[in-house]
Amino acid sequence: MPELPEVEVVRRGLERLVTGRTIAAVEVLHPRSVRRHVAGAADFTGRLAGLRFAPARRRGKYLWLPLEGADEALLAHLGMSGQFRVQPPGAPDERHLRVRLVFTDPHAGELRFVDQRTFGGLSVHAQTAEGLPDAVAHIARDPLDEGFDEAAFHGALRRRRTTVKRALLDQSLISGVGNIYADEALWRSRLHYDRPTATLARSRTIELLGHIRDVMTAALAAGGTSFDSLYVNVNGESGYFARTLDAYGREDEPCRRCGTAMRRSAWMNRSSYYCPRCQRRPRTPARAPAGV
DNA sequence: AAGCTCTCCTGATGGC
DNA sequence: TGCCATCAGGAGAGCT
Repeated sequence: MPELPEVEVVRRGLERLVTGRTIAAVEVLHPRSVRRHVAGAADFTGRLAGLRFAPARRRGKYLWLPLEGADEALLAHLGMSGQFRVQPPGAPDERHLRVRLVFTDPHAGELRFVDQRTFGGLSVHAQTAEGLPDAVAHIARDPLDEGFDEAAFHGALRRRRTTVKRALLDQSLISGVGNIYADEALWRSRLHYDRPTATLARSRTIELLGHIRDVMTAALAAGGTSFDSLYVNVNGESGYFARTLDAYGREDEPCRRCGTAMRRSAWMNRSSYYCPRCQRRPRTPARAPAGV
């Protein structure tokens, strides 16, 4: 379940291990992993061969490796279970190995994309004038990006007719937040997930953003977080969660603030964890009589 | 036309 | 023991 901090850990690993490496050959072992490359697997491998990686970049949960001299980039999304591994040539294939990139330097090893559930994937895209792969143009800046515009974000929340957790997961409004850190930040902010965004005072939005940044920064400091063996950082080490969660996964356990049993609600085909006392469900305003 | 629901996928887990 | 249902969830297609 990689969110911004986990993806950033992977980005740093890629930056360290594959920057300046030249791609000799690419092997696609599962077509679904390159489905976002609409021209197909053969075009994907052909575009990469012979090119050199510039330092990895990231926006939200997307990361990419610009290709030197090509105005294109190798874009990656880890989805639910995607991993990058740098392995020595000849290391046994992982069970869920999907794409292999072999470098010209035999000492550089291979870059492998491993992904059990195949929600993630790789693709090659032209870079826009802003230096983003075109497929990422609709993704908002993330809250750790110094160009993130708090006033614009608050304005968007006020205009939207939606609820706060939906907005946090909408990558076109704010990127990098997933289900886990959304629940954590909402708990810290004492906000119920169904709170209409149009009712948020500016100070509440600013406070919420502060908690999002705190949660993400702490996770990043812990080296990325994970709950199961699916997430492994670029070296193949398990990025196990080093700090405790306050909300996510704590159904029936006492709220760390008030002791009330935490609850889990089915929400958007997933779960929301919250404290029913600290995070009161907003009153649903009576609808105006119809037909007036 | 913005907002919401559905669907993709695999492995672990639990109930009967 | 074996079989089936359920759950995990990012993101985009598609519907209203």
